[in-house]
Amino acid sequence: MNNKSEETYTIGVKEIARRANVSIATVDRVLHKRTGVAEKTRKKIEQIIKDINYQPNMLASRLASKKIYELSVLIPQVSKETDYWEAPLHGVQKAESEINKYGIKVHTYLFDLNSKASFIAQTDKILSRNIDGVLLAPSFIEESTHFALRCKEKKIPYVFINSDIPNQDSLCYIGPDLMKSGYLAAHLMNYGISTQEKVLVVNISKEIDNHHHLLRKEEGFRRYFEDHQKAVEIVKVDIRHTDYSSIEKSLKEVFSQHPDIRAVFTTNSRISSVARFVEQAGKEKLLLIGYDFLKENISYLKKETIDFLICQKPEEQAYRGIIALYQHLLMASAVGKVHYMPIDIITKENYSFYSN
Amino acid sequence: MNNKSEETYTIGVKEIARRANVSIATVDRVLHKRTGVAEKTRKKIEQIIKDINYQPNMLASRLASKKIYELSVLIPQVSKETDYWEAPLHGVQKAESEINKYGIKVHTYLFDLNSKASFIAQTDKILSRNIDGVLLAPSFIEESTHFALRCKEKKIPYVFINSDIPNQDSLCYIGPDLMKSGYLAAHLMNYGISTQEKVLVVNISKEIDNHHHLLRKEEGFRRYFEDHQKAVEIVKVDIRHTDYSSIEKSLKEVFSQHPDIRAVFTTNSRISSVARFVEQAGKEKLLLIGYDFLKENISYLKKETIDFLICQKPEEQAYRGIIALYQHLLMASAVGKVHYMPIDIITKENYSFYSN
DNA sequence: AATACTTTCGGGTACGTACCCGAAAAAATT
DNA sequence: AATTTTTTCGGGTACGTACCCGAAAGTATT
Repeated sequence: MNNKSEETYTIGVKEIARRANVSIATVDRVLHKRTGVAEKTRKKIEQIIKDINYQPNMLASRLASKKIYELSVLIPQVSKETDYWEAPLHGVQKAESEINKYGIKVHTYLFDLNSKASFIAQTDKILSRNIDGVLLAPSFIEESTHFALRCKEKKIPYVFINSDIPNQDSLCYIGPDLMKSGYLAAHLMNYGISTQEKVLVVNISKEIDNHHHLLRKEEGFRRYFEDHQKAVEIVKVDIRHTDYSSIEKSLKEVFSQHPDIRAVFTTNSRISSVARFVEQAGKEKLLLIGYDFLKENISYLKKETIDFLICQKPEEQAYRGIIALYQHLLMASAVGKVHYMPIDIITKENYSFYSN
Repeated sequence: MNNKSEETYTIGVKEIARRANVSIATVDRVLHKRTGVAEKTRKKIEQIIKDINYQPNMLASRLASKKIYELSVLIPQVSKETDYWEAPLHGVQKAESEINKYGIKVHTYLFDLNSKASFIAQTDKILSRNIDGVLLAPSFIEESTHFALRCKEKKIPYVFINSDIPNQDSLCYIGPDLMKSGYLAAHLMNYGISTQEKVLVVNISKEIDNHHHLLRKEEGFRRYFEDHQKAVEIVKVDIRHTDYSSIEKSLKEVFSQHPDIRAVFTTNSRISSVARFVEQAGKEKLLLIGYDFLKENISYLKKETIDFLICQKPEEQAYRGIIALYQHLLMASAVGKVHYMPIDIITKENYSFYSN
């Protein structure tokens, strides 16, 4: 219907070659900083390129090039304790299947959330390969920062998902606003309790560093009550083991000390363990708020043991992370620094409509 | 370095042609539902296409095709009253200059925020052309809904920016969470006032329909105080004229009736008019909160007449809207339904670091 | 059965860039 | 001055798809 040639006269290597009175191949050599061009011609061509502000046609470039961009994904493995990371994995796979035909290849590396060592081992493995981009869940702050630095040195772009480490020159962060989600949790909780009542914050995570992200949620949670001068007593417990019996033990202790706790905020998906405990302990109804759309959590949501789940589209996070890298590498198109995901509130009533 | 052919054997029209024992051209005819193919061969080819789940290579397709995708942008014109829409316009232009070489063309249509008629006239103009996608600021609810319906009929994807009309089957919405931003405004205000004090909400907009979006901010604003059981008295004034003298008149009236107002929340960028009034009236310091990074607003921010501006990256909204359409049309890649922009708080201290 | 017309199809070129291969030119070595 | 070596460069093909043009096959008309 429309004819391109009528409209825009696209200016490409051919035109540059014509103006410089050389062949396309020579222009190409200059563009790719390859050797085999006399200094004089190089200068001349570079000047023309600058003059006309040449922008390569990425479509043609990708089509002709045999180069394959290799992306690495580093996220926690799915464990028996939580299958949260299944969703991001799906997002990665979905993105890959969409773009692999354009010369993108994704390698997935999994680490154990309970082991910094496994994280480090995987980063080493990634860096030993020749990689063009990284998608990363920076669960361990220090190690991730170090990894990011090494990537920066090698000029490898990296994207954070799920939790952010600000000011790390990442290409972007795609995920929740942790503070806000904690704040929201408090807000929800506030509907169910009255002043002077006791609430419990539970952080469950083996590695202390990993804890840091949970703390940001906790911070938001506390901030809410401060902001609203609500005299709520917040009891807090850190549980450093993720197996149920350890959790049970810790919770038993807390509740014996504070039998008047009325609500529990669990800063990650381990809320199901808390729910299990609450059920088994046969306690009166507590208000439970936690994270993530996991089968086990949903089952407790159905039974109304859990009241709210906060969820932030884990699948889409990873999907968009990969796409962002693709965009960046192939289209050289600017990518927004931060992509906060909507903070979704899942209840018994709406869970069946939720899509990750 | 890497060689594609080693790895993935891409399966394309050529392979289909080989299997069907026809030429590439015939396969192409089937793919594009063109005429000139015997029913029998068509069936056969369609079967093969389905069997191998053929996915066309968009890069090659776009490169070879002469088709130009025409996008229309419909946003308010920059008026003497507010230059807010300059930023989105820049975003559009930036996006266009990035992707025009891939066969995307953008036509910008501007309407008068004070005239529904102008909006309708422009939508008609847009629909009379053969358009492949629309970026739209749905300032007038009813008219926009109607326009969206007509686009849907024609299977033209459309993206909302700046304000959303949910459940309208838009490709996506990119912009602020209006309610939350009002909520935030209340939150900020809450720091500066004590209980029992009076605050003023000002909606300034000629067209009542346009008002609707302002109301969502107001709703968020009120919600905050409800949520926190703050006994704040909220006075409200709707101003249906955007010239300063009308605003002045209305405000004078309000303040004479309520001389004890301590803070003002203006639900859009017209906050500068309020600031001007406050200065001229020589009132004691009021807490002023409004919207948008405009020159005039900033000047009042510097003088501390305005305390906070809430801003949501108007340029990036439009930029990302265009890119989303491009993605959708060319890459057939899924686009997230909602892209909420960060809610940025601009103060005297940080405004110089802000980027739209 | 010859002609005209319609339908069906394939060859081939183009899109803009990447990159191979070999030729020409320049420089270095005899 | 003849040669080898090195540097510089251009022709040409490929990427996967779109689409033009003309040929072959089929159908209708005399």
